[in-house]
Amino acid sequence: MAQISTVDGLAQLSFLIQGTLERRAAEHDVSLIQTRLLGVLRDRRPTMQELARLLALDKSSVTGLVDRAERRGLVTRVPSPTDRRSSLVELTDRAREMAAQVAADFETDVTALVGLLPPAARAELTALVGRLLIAKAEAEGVDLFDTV
Amino acid sequence: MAQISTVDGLAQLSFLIQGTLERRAAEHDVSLIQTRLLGVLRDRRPTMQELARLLALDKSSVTGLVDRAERRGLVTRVPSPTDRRSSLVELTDRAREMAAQVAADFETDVTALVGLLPPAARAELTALVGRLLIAKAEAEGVDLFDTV
DNA sequence: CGGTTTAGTACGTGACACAAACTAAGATAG
DNA sequence: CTATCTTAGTTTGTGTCACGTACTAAACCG
Repeated sequence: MAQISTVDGLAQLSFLIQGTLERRAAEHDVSLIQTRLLGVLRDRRPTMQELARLLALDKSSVTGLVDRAERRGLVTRVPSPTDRRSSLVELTDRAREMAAQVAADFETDVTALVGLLPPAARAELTALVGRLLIAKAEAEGVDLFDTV
Repeated sequence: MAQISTVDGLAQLSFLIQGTLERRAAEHDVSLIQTRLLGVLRDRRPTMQELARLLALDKSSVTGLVDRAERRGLVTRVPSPTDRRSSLVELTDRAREMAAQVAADFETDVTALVGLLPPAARAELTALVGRLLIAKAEAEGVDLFDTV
């Protein structure tokens, strides 16, 4: 079999991982972006605009995203105590449970995937991916945050 | 800084890679899925249903996807010589050039990303990702294919 | 105050994905 | 050879998602 290039390999791996997450999310009737929203909200209670930055979306997109999530009882808008124009978005208990379940299911899949490698290689991969992400975050001066 | 788990690391990395590809594709006014379509067609001339399998989409979704791509002059439907119900989808020359350009741009970004690691670590990462994908393909009896 | 910026929403448009119903053509059984 | 079944693909209708533009209301600033 031909050698897989770095670029093709990472591209294929990313499609694989995303597909896995998407399938697991779909089992709970949520989309990838809704899952990302829940993931971001697990340890935050941001304003709409902070959410837009975190998800790299236009603020008008976030309005719709949060509307749909709120309609499904996944998030609530809480008026900001300091700025009457602003609302804080927070998870409902139900969504918190669901996010945890999706994350656990996803973890099962990823664990199985990397379990195809022998333990030493697996540990090496984890370490390298971690190093790469840290290097990237430092290069950009950007915080890492949970995505799932 | 806290250690990044395998699952979180791979999830974050996949979002990073996908975001990179999406931005590069957007520079050429194509979406991620359109780019994937072009990538799949680079070395294939599949039927609609084969395309549905390759992209893991419903056949009715593929109709729309190919419709939009055809309207933009990116692909053409060629009648199958052996089955009058069926058409083969193929890239136009223009789309082939564009796909190559997007792939090249994407490669620049990914190369820069992994360039944050020292050469030995970079080579190790590439090798591990390759091993993982091959192991996955073998475990599923599925062909690897170009995604970009 | 008046003018400007900021937070968020409303509206219109287009891409995308699916399911269900449909048409046409190929395959198969009798 | 027809009657039936299956397969390939499209059509139609619904919902999600993302964006840009225009708008309202509140905050800020001089």
